[in-house]
Amino acid sequence: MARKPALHIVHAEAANEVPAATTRASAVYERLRADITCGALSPGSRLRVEAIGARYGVGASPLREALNRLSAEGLVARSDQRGFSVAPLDWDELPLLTRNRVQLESLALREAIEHRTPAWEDQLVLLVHRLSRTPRSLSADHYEPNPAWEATHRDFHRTLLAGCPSRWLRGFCDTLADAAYRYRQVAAGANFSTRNEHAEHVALFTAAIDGRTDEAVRLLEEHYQRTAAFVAREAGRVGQR
Amino acid sequence: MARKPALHIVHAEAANEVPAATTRASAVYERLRADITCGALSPGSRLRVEAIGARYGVGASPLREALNRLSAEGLVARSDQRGFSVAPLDWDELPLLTRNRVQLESLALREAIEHRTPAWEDQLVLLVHRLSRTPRSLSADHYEPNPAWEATHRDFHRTLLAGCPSRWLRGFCDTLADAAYRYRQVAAGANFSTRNEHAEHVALFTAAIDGRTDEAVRLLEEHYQRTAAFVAREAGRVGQR
DNA sequence: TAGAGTGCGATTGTCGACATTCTGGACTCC
DNA sequence: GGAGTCCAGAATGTCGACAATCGCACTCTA
Repeated sequence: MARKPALHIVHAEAANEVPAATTRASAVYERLRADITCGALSPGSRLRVEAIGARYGVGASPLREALNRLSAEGLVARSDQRGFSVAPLDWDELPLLTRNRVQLESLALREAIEHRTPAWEDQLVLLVHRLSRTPRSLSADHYEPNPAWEATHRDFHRTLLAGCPSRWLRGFCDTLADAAYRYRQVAAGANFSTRNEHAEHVALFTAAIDGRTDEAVRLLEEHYQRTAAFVAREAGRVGQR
Repeated sequence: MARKPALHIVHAEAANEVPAATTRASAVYERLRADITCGALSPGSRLRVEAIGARYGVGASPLREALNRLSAEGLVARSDQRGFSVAPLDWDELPLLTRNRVQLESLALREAIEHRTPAWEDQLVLLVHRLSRTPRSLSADHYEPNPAWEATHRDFHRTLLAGCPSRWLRGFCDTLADAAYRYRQVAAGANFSTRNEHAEHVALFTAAIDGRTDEAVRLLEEHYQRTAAFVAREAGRVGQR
């Protein structure tokens, strides 16, 4: 649950500093998590310990630990005596997921705005700036995900909620964000989003640091609903993969 | 996260049928979870794999798997290279926890009531009946937790939310319920609660199956706030342990 | 030909041993 | 006297091998 503890960690990640996992289990946990969320490991595919262990160059014990942690997080499915597999994506669940995300992040955002501090505003300013300077796609012709943008984008949304005093709520929002991100990654790739995402981020950011709580919550909801609609449309186009 | 999948599982647990873990890791996971939530393992105490392994009669590997799952759930704290320990209880967090519980369970309860079915009502009728027939304490003189009552009570609250279509929300509510339960267990034991808990349960149950959503949510909030107040008072009395 | 029973191969789950890392205490130095 | 350093003991993390279990294909029977 409470995966990443505090605010300075977010900052460290924003600077693309690898968490430097001290143990192999943690290292392979990070890599597996990344590969699952970014879609490199397709949903539903089985995770045979031997094969995956060879792929990442670790033994069975650390790999098993990582898989167990991920299974408790909901990113991998575990079945006693039947091993692990990447948690499947159920496209019928996307509207519900979006709805839950809006509900929980609204709660968190309200509290974050209520507890806002200058340091928090500074962080957001920084991230919005970076977001404006980082290209959405690595290629100009077709859409090719830019890891730097993805990381900054994630940091932006997490930092928005960082002021929420409840570590539970923050953790739940993280979990939902990871789940939603997987849908987005699978659905993306077909073509660019035509809407102006950055404008939405700026508007949300401005409302948040100005303390216009209700407006910020409304913008957050619209932001997520638009993304969900786009993802659902793309998913339908490619046959729900 | 989504720990227990579906409704019939709840029923199975209600009948006190042990989940019959097929693997040692799962078995020790269940036992550890029970011992942590009921307070047999005191918060903050270290969990040395060797000692705990000897206590439960399992090797290091299954135990480590169980500990990893529990750490992802927040019941166990894990520190790379420094082992595991029972997640500590921070009494300052209790009000926040209660608040989050009310917030999330209100969302879930609204949806559960909206999607109510005859089968759901039957389940609740059954559980309320059982709750009325099961003594709160095993002893009449002093308070001695009755495992049967605890299990039924838990089932009652879980079943209340079982109709909520979001497995995420249900999972989050479970997590918070486990966390709250730990506070309750540590604080209890001093003396009986003087309030009429069963009346609260009946009122909540009645409002729920009658579809009086707002009233049910209000009763749920009062129920939790009263419990939290009682627990906090008891905790203060015993010096915050 | 459909269905149930059976055996083999593959995979998971578990154990014991070893390398690595941390903790606590005594020691030394300023 | 206090702070920093180092060392021994203990605990953790990892590896390789073994046993238990499952899925699948094959066979046999009605």
